[in-house]
Amino acid sequence: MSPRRAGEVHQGATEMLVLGAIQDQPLWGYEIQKRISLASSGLVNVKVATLYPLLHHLEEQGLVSSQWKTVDGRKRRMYRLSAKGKKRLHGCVSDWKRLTTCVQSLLGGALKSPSA
Amino acid sequence: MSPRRAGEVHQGATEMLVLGAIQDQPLWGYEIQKRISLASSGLVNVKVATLYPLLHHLEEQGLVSSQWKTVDGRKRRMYRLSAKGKKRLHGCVSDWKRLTTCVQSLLGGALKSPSA
DNA sequence: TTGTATGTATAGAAATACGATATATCAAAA
DNA sequence: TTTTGATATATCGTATTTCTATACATACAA
Repeated sequence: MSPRRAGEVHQGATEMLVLGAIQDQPLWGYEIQKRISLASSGLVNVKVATLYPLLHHLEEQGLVSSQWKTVDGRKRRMYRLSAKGKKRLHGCVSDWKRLTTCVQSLLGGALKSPSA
Repeated sequence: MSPRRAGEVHQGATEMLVLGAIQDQPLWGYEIQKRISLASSGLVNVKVATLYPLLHHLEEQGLVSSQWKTVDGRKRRMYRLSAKGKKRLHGCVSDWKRLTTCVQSLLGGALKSPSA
């Protein structure tokens, strides 16, 4: 029943990015995908076969809620972050920070450009 | 034959941490585990069932080389980072940076303490 | 009408990580 | 001396995460 496993290292970065993308406003899958891609200059690309099942799973857990809407002549399934989802996002961010700390501590040197 | 998949998001953080741990000197599994734990104040714990198969896999790929040694009355399998491994580490760090950029761009607000 | 972008979806497979368990050695305590 | 705890490596079976490939439908522009 625990949210995620205890010692996991990869920290569900995708989940965090998806939850983060809708923290300020509801969005639909395709737009979430594009925003993540844009935010990383096209270098982080969440695949649809990752994204849609993940959104369904997040909804099952009550972290997001969805609603079909037609906007600009387009049918879209809009996802909104729930209160529970906000808590989860904060948890993800907390995990992310500790992982970042660990990476910086272990890779201090390698974190600079590998030009030398 | 490509090193890792193209758009992956979780970025093999464990692999990066393990390679990073031996970038300055050869180490053995148990010590690598402890250093990662220490570097994260005990919050990131790579399990042995993750670590040893990963080390074997890294060696199969030629990213590390190993050698049994007896030090301080202890038999240890020492792992050393190869030239190929150094390149891979730089690649991991590069991926990590782009993920960090993406996270900061998408989660700017949420990255501050969730006190409010 | 034909292609391109938008939009959601899943089957099957690969990669990643873990819980539990096993084995063995060394040092110190009981 | 036996037993306990830390050190040290290993793997089976499983759960989770993510991907490739494919599918289908709509809107718009060439």
